[in-house]
Amino acid sequence: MSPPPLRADAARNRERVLAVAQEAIDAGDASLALNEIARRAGVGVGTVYRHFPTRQALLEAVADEPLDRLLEQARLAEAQDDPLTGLARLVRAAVVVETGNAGVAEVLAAPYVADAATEAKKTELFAAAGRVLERARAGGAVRPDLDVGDIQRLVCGIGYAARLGDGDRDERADRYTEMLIAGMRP
Amino acid sequence: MSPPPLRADAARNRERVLAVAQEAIDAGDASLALNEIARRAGVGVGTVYRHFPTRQALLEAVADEPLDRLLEQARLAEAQDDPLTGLARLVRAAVVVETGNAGVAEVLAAPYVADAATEAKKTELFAAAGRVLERARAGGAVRPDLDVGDIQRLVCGIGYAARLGDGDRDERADRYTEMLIAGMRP
Amino acid sequence: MSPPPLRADAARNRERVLAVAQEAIDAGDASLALNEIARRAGVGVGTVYRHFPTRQALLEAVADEPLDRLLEQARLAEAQDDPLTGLARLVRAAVVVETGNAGVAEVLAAPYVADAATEAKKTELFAAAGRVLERARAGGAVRPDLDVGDIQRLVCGIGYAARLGDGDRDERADRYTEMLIAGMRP
Amino acid sequence: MSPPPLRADAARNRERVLAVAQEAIDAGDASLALNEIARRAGVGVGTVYRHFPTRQALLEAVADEPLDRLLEQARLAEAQDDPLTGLARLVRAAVVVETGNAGVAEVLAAPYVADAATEAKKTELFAAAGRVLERARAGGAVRPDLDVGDIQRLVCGIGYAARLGDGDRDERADRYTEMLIAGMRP
DNA sequence: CATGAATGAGTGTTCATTCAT
DNA sequence: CATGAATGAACACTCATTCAT
Repeated sequence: MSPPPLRADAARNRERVLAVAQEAIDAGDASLALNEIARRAGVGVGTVYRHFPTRQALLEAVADEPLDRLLEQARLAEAQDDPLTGLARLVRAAVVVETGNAGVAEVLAAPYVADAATEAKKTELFAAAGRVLERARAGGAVRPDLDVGDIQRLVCGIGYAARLGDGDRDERADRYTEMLIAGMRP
Repeated sequence: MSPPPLRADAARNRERVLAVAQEAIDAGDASLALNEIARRAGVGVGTVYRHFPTRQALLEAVADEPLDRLLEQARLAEAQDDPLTGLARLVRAAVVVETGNAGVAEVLAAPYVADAATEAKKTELFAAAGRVLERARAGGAVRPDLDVGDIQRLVCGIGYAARLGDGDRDERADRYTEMLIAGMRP
Repeated sequence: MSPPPLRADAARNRERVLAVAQEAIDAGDASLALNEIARRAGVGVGTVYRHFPTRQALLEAVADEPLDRLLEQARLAEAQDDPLTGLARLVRAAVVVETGNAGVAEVLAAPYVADAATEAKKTELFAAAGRVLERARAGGAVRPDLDVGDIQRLVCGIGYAARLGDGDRDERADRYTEMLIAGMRP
Repeated sequence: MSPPPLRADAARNRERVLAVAQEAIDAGDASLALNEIARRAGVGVGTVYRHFPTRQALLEAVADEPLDRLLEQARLAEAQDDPLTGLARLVRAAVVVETGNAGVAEVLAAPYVADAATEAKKTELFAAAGRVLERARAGGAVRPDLDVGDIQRLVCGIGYAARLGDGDRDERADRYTEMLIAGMRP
């Protein structure tokens, strides 16, 4: 089910490339030119292509670990007694992740994604979010016209908003999330 | 103060290019390849460059008329008796404009723009928004920690959210705006 | 019907590129790497692409003028009283052209060709060859099992044979053609 | 004088690679991308390189067995009473082999080959062909201006002709060979 | 010996921008 | 002013070959 473990040197190269890609994304360069990534990582282009055949694959690999963290939060959100608290927790976690990582933001905003494992994670995340939302809606804690697609879009939108401009993005992420949650009330 | 009026044929070319660029933006192609714009407009590339020296200039020219409409709305918002109603009106107008036009969205989200006239309009718009916001804040109608930069970012974020995915964007723009206004309450 | 005449400089560039391509082909390098052609011709890559979007287009352009000469020979062959003499004339002309120009050889050997004008010339050439062959066959001057496809293949094969190795290719082309014509007798 | 026998697994790998290469050549893919060959043969690229250091070496190895068959035919041709019949037999055998195997065709058309054993076989083949040709020429059965290089070139040319296009290549090989033999008469 | 990851030169192709006509 | 040919940097992608494991 899982791929064979990488050779030590291959794993090291893979990590280097991922790190450089993460840096590039953090620096706001979403173009991810594979030549440039290779140069900065100190590996040949071919090596980048071997590990990540497309820009999309690289992007999704960068998003993989944050997605896992987000899934963990989704599980905690589901375990929460109060549905609105759970929803708030999930939304906050998603916005925080997106604010700190434009790569995840792109993956979460995309309608579909190339890598099957990533797609599965997205599906699972949305499913969990759907369940949390449904509980909140059933208890009358949020507007009845909200669906899970709205949550996805609003989270992406708030993350986008928090990333705009200089200043303290995390502080903004918190405030905007608070406002979003408040705005969801019926 | 204003540039000399264009020759008739020059003006016609300018309009053609603008129309084609607007179409391209509406179609979601924000790349604005100037060669392609020129081809579709039936003019030479050089002509496009003469009128719009940079991609930014073209983008801002396309945003010019929607910006004017938005400024008009800002004036109406200022004239409103109830400050929160005024703010809501302005936010709604901005989100609607952005939702229908990714070009304006980019111009509004940018920290600064190339064209002086466009910059002036943005400044005026933000000033008006600032006044409306200040009135609302003074009356305790909105959270005291909101500043005009937050409004700018949130409007852009909500517009971004409404544009994500298929379906009825305008309907989403309305609902999301409603939620945003509600979330602004203290 | 004909394309607009090229600007003087454009025509000069086109000719340079063609000349360099012809040289490369003559030197036995059929790869026609467009970057390399551009470098040798002293023009930008983009210029080569503008004139010849594909390697195939360049190849066919190089073959254009020899094809015209061949068509002229085909007309003379048709005008010949004796059908076998006509056929011999045509075959000889084709082999000579192919021997001196591997580009034409490739175009003539290909099942179909990208450029419509080139395709038309090939079609016309084969039609003329077909008529000459038919007359010869009807007169019992050649084997009845020969069709125009055989002529095409054999001419290409003999051209290929004459180009193999060093030495006097034209001398070989003549002798081999003579043998081919002799071998066609019933 | 001969290399040490291969280990059983090495021999098996060698055969697999050869088989795959033969398939690729038969399928008309003369590019012989060694990575691809390795993948199809289920071995690592390194293994292919160990056995066949260059593309040429692989090609010649593939040609080895057909060359042996051809040599056998050359011996039979020399044993033939009638020199022209012998020559015809040899030519026919060579064309048949070439028509069915573009790899041998390339080896036979090349001015020299990398592997010493292959070179020796080619030399022996040409020597035998030379003796057969000489007898025929001495008897006045063929044109006096034919030398063994011509035979090599013409055989390759006829093989090339027979391979051009779809249809029954073997049938064409027969007819073209017949014509070639006829054309060789003084 | 076998493996396959790594390399990087080479090639194809696009496109923003300039400038001769 | 308008045109569009020319430019060349930038990027995508491939593949023959080497070498650490």
